[in-house]
Amino acid sequence: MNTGTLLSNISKHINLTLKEEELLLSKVRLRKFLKGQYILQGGDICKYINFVISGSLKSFYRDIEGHEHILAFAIEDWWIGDLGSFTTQKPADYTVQCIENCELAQLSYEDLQFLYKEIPKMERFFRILTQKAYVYFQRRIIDNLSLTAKEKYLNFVKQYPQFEQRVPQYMMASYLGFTPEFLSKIRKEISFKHLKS
Amino acid sequence: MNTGTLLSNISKHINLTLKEEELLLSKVRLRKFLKGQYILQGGDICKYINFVISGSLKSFYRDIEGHEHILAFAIEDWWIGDLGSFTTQKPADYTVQCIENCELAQLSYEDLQFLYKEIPKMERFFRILTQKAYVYFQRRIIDNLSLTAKEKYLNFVKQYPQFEQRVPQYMMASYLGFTPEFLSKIRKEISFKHLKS
DNA sequence: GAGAAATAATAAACTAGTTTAAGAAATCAT
DNA sequence: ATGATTTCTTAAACTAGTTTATTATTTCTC
Repeated sequence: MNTGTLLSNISKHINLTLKEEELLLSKVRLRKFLKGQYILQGGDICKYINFVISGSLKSFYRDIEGHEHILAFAIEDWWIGDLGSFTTQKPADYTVQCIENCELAQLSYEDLQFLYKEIPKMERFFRILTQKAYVYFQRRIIDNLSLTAKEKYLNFVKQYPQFEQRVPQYMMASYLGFTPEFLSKIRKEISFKHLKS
Repeated sequence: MNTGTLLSNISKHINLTLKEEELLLSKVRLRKFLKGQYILQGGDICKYINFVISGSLKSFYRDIEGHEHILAFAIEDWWIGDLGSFTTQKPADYTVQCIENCELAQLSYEDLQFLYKEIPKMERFFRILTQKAYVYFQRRIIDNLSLTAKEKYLNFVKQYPQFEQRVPQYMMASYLGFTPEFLSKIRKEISFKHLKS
């Protein structure tokens, strides 16, 4: 499995020496998962933060009636997990599951604490990562508040064209906050407009 | 103005020596603002991250039609600003405005970078702060996806009972993502149920 | 403390989004 | 390849939430 993408992902924000890279990689756990497999089950403690080498995943909340509400997707070069559970080591609110077969680079909580001590720059890296995720979720709340359903959909496919190909529509509907039937209706309207112009 | 709340807020996550506290306070800018005053205007660069000593504020996104969409409220012992703009020093997406008269402790971007160097623990503090905010926004997305309007409202007043007293209803409606008229309707229904039981 | 301005309530007509149900298309397993 | 399962589409009836307009209430200002 290729750890190059992990190192280049980290080097976007901090510079590691060769020694530091080696130390980091010595702590990384490389694992393969099959489509449909659970990486984390809601209620369990999130032991690993996951970097996606290949494949795609979703994190979701399962409500009292058992319905899934998708919080995020992840593909190559993204991180995924329940950061709240990971940092507090308390039971997770969210479940993480593979949409496609996946190769992940996992860092355990203990190993990350060790790395924070040995390579303090890593703390900076995860601060920046968290900040970016924070900004993204803030934006999503605003989009939810200010856009129409059609705009939300167009906004999503424009921003994440990769997902449209790889993620089933009913999952996109869940992520966007509407029923699959309604998403289908929206897509129909859009394609009609396209034909006219 | 009392900087005690600021220090005790920080001491929730990291321990500062007296010297470090002094250094921090020497960089803090204490300022008073009147109800209605803008702390940050969307489009400007967020120069300060703000700790609320007293008063209340809102941060919101103003859409193309000029409508406000409230992202967050802040009262005593909370931090507020446009973290995305602050950390990147690029134009802000959001506007921050006082709901009541406010006393704020402000830290400028430059001073915070200086403090990160002099007191590396501060980096840890802001990482934890960001992580908490991140978890909060994640939760808000899930609540938006999984709760009914009535549940969203009850959830909000239960979680933030302080706000119900101090924030006008039309702002709460904006925060929750519905019209003031609809919030009024919901409140009426709930009070009827209350009378019956 | 009176008048003006801002906020909140009510209600009727409307629209966006859901539900239910059925059939079509795509994907999966053998 | 074929049947079975999963995903997607369509449409009609329905419900949640908005719009518009009017009145009541509270808060601000002088």
